[in-house]
Amino acid sequence: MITETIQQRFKDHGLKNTPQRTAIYTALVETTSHPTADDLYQLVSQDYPMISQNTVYYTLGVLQKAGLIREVNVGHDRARYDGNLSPHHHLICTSCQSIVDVMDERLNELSFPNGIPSGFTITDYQVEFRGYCKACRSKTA
Amino acid sequence: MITETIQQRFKDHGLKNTPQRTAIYTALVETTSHPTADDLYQLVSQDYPMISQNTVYYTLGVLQKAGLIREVNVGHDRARYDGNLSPHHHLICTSCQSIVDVMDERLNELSFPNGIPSGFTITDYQVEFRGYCKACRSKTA
DNA sequence: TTGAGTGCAAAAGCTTTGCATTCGT
DNA sequence: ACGAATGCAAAGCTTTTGCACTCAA
Repeated sequence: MITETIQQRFKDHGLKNTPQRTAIYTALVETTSHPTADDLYQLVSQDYPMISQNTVYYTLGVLQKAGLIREVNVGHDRARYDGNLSPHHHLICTSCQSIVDVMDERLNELSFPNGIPSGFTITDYQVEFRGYCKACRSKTA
Repeated sequence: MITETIQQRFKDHGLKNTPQRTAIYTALVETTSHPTADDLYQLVSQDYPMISQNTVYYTLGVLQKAGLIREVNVGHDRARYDGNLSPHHHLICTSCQSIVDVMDERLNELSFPNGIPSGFTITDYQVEFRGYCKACRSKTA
């Protein structure tokens, strides 16, 4: 990702352009591992040793409100973040909690369901597949 | 739900039959509101004022491991529980976090996706619809 | 009788809040 | 210069853990 693009995106959403913010967002866009806030804190700390956890949490909140990133829920324990905004779904290993992107186009064309309460407006949806990854399956076997 | 059925289910899974456990499970099966652990604690406390939060958490863990209940994730904040085991999906209000069951049969017949990592075994999936319920929509409007 | 289940309390873990300082615009 | 963003610390909230007692089987 080109830095100028990021700076433009921040500008478009009225967000100030700080090194920490750029680092956090860049890390999130460049990975597919769906890191936690602490994962990002550890990662960005390598380049910005003075960064605080607060900044990471605050920044993630701001980016989420701006619609630049999304939160993925795999359990109630801690939040996982996703910088990939293109429509996609997730495959989650029940054992190690790893999240893999599922890009199957057919899943983006589901029709809205029957029998929903009147007045409820659906904005989007996501399919969450559950199972066991190769590594975890061989451990158990 | 008939109490005898519950006692049989507990027995089948090697779970002891206590009043607290029965109360928690019954409450969960009889509601469609997908309550939190604390919601259940408050509810069951009405009949069993001495019940501890620990018992609620412990019991929910046991029931989940036994496969009698499921956890629903709507955010990273706290866990929501579902006593309805028949295959269904969820509709979540982004504003008030309420969860509504979606029983559309067509959603139970999705084919497994393309492009998943080799060795990954899918066990099940769920579709999570997001939107705004009637009440929250009129508040914003 | 025996150990799973319960209750009380303390601890742990993730996230939020308060506040003074810094820095982008 | 103004206010958003940052950093440090403390507080908050949900969940887990430790431990002794109780009760279902």
